[in-house]
Amino acid sequence: MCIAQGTLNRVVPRSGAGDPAPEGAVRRFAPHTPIFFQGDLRTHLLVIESGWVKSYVTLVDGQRQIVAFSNAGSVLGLETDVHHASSCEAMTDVTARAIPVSRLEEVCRRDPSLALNLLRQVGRQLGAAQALIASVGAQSAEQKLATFLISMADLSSAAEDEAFDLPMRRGDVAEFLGLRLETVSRKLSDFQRRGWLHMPSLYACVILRRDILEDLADGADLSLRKAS
Amino acid sequence: MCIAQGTLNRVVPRSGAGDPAPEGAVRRFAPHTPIFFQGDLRTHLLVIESGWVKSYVTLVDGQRQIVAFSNAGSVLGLETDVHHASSCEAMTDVTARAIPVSRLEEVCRRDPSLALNLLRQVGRQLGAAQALIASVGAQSAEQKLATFLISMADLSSAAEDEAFDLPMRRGDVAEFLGLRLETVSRKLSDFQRRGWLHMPSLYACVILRRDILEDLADGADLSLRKAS
DNA sequence: CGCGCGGTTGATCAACCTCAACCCGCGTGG
DNA sequence: CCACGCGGGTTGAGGTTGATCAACCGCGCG
Repeated sequence: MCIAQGTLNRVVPRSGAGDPAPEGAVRRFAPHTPIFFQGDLRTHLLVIESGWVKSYVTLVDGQRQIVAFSNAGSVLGLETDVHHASSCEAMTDVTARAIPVSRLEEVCRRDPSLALNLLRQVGRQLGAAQALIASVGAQSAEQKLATFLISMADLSSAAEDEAFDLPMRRGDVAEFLGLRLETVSRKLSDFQRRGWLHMPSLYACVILRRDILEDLADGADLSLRKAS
Repeated sequence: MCIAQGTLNRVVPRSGAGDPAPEGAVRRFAPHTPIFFQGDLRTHLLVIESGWVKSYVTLVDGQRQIVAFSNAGSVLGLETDVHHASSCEAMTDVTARAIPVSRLEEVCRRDPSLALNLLRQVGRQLGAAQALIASVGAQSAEQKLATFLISMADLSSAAEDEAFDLPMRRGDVAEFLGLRLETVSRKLSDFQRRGWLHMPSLYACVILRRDILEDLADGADLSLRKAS
């Protein structure tokens, strides 16, 4: 695999040192509620404990680009100084721990392993961001979708050939991959028509031919490949 | 500006605490020499002290995507665990300090301000990566180029209406922005023809109409705007 | 002199976008 | 109960942007 670690933020396995963020108050967010907006003062870091969050940037001409889908373990708010550079919104029920930035330095000095955990986690997020750059910048629509679906499948705990969750709308996928939602819809239909995929509902997905999707993500030209 | 902090990694101002990486041996690299390759074991972190570095990912089908241009202050090697997820190459003469990953934990525990500096720096790099995602995913070719030129100009120490350095080839710009080099060449010619830009040499650039380039980067439709 | 590298320019083409119609499920209110 | 609107999704026709392929330029160098 070229895009070595996938385009999505992932859980960092619990280290022996324990919870990466024992500090801070727990906050809860309902689906589709904003967590903060681009331009807001950055008062807290948020360490996600459960649920899915999307982070996005909106250009002044109204175009939006999702820069990350994040789940448990990811840290929100490290990518900037005083104002948030992106907006964040809960996609599912979300719980997160808040660390006031005013106390970040103190807390890290007192507990160096927290600092190390944050560092490892944000490093991971940087890796995911770079993988997304590669996907968005260098892949075709079909390749992007294949890469994305494989990432989502790997991330989920569902077994091979079991349905996994796609907790985002078509438009979100499009804004994540730098496509239009019509293109996403079309290509998903194509994949199903060709028998590589089955979507029992709008937000659930089974990969039937992972081999083919992987070849596609890696750049094989499957234009001649027949259905099923 | 929407892409708040630009698409490029920037120098972090020296904090009172002093050099972000007083540890480690200095290493030097000549222009166009590789620093490490995608897949290599990650033995060291590198903190750039001077010069420009490009980090890129190559897909198995040979496509390449530059994921970052980095200069002094940036940290290389935090975005992954055991193997490097991208390749790095010196674009100019480069000096950098190497921190063995085996000693990272120990060093950070002994010197929490180093950990905090690394954290702030990698956060910045994450911000730059997200800005690049937004540019590559949501902007047209002209917008990408305008955004890029403004970022480079801001980054350089050159005064307004003075020439600044473009230390990369056309093809590098293209691989950074997710375009083909022909497109970059064409659009740069367009910009000059229209009088927004002057390039005294292949690797130097003067912005003549920053206002227009900014409007363009922000999504204004200048298709009707006449030359000069 | 000839060659290779980096860049520019032109002609053609296709991937993806745009705009629009339409479907379906659902909640609301007459 | 049904009509209606709305949000989200799918599908189709046609247009545009940027990719592709190819020729050509200028320069440095063996």
